[in-house]
Amino acid sequence: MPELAEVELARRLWHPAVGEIITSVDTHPKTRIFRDCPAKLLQQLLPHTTLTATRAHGKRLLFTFSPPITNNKSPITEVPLQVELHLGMSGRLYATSPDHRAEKHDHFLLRTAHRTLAYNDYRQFGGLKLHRHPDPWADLPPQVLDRAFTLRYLSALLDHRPRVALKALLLDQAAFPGVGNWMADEICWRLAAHPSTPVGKLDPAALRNASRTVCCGALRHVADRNFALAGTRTEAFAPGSYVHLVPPSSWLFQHRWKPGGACPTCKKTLSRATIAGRTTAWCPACQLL
DNA sequence: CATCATGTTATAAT
DNA sequence: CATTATAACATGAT
Repeated sequence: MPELAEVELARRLWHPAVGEIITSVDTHPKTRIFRDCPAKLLQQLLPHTTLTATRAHGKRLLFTFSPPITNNKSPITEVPLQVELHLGMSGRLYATSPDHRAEKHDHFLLRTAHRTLAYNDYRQFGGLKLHRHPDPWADLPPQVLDRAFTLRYLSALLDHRPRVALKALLLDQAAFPGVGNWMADEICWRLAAHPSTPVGKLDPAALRNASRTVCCGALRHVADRNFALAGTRTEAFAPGSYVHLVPPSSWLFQHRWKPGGACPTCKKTLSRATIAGRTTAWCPACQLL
């Protein structure tokens, strides 16, 4: 599931609970998602806190829970609790009714008076982390759509490791946070560059344009449209009835996994191979080395 | 039964 | 040191 647009969608699905008090927490403690953050600890710390903020950065999610106001003395002592979430390969968040019963692979449920926030992940590659530091994300690199992702910044990245394959750099979360396997292929295709191209041979401006176009488009086609859908049909995101809008057929996305899939522009059959450790699809005619 | 999957990480090999 | 390859993780789809 989760590349930047799916992650942003997940954030938006939980975000309406901002301002609400957590009344109870359900966990399935044996699952792997609690490997870095014991379920017991969450059970102990989260009830009676208020969800006060939601953030997304690349494939990471951060939810802030503020302790109850203790009207009297001890003014500042209590630090907000920050729970970082990573959806791994198959994780997803959704929101349902307050009395929601855990479905298969629902591992973590947060209940408020108005809704249940659910974390579902059948492969359990995702996970949670607890932060106590006030700004645990202070050192994260700029995201592709941030102002700080300047041409100068990207050029420096390319100059720093000129022999790295384009696909490998795109998958590097320290360079292109939130870009995953399909977005990386999409960016290579839009750039008309073979995924194995050493990045030193690329035009930084063209790479910046292609990656920004794909990130923007992914947010529009996946996050915006699905969120609009969720506004009218919350249940569309429950495990049993998952509706999921994806990029249009003018994108490589729609063709890359189909056997005999063709390049949307030139109609040549796509090539496939493992590059930088992941199955990669590209057009042998449009994307030359 | 075998293979593959929108991800990360530890370890080994180059 | 930097980069790449491989396996592992747990489950489902084909």
